[in-house]
Amino acid sequence: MDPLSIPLIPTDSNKPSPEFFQQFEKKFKALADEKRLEILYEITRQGSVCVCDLSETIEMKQSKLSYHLKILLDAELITKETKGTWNYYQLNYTELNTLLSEKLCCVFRADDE
Amino acid sequence: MDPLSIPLIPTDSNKPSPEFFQQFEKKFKALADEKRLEILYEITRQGSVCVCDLSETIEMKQSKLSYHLKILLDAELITKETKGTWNYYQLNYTELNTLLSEKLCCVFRADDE
DNA sequence: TTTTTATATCAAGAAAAATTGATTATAAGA
DNA sequence: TCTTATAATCAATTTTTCTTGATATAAAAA
Repeated sequence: MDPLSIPLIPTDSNKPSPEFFQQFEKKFKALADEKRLEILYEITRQGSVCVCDLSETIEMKQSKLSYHLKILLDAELITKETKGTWNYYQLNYTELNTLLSEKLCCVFRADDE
Repeated sequence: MDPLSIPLIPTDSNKPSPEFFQQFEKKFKALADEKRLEILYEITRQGSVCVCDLSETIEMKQSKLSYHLKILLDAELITKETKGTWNYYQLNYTELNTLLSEKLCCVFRADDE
């Protein structure tokens, strides 16, 4: 869901609605953590990773990793795919590319394939 | 200062240094607040504003406004110019455009003039 | 079917960030 | 000089977020 597709409800002097700002707040909050940026970096690099892969690259215990992945997932910056016992995470290209500059390409975002 | 100019210190397997991620954490944290996004939106719209202007557009008491402006300033997303008793704030175009997508133009970022 | 592996979730405590009202500093005006 | 206006900062409190270890769930393997 494209965050910019949220209608700019004309309240006072055409200012966007509180919901408009809240949507972005949620997404930037998800990005606003060193550890989550590192996770995003790894997903950008590796393409599709499971929690077990990540816990090898990133020094972090499993429950913590799951906690941070959930925040990225809830902000719709990444997506999840379950295969048996494994959960694979990948970038949500559309969302990240709507949000982030092309200059951040290949660090925290990538072009869709 | 361009955040991407921070050297990607090759630690383990060329992964960027903790400092690299921390810089972005700080900038995204500054963006990760509904009220600060509203402030940024107003500065984007109005170009250069003083605290007194903002407290008319945004319902927020003066000390709170100063607090949030300082966070945006410390993250180098905006700049400050003092003229007499007034402090005028404006966008740091370079920084915002390095960080944010062109799709966010005219909401939270703008092209330099 | 029992065990192991992968991962999510929960509850409690710790840490960080936000809010508030008061105070301070400084410049401009009377 | 005395007063007013602009805006930063401080200390105390509240709120939010993060971390941790334990537990739950569900699939795969033995």
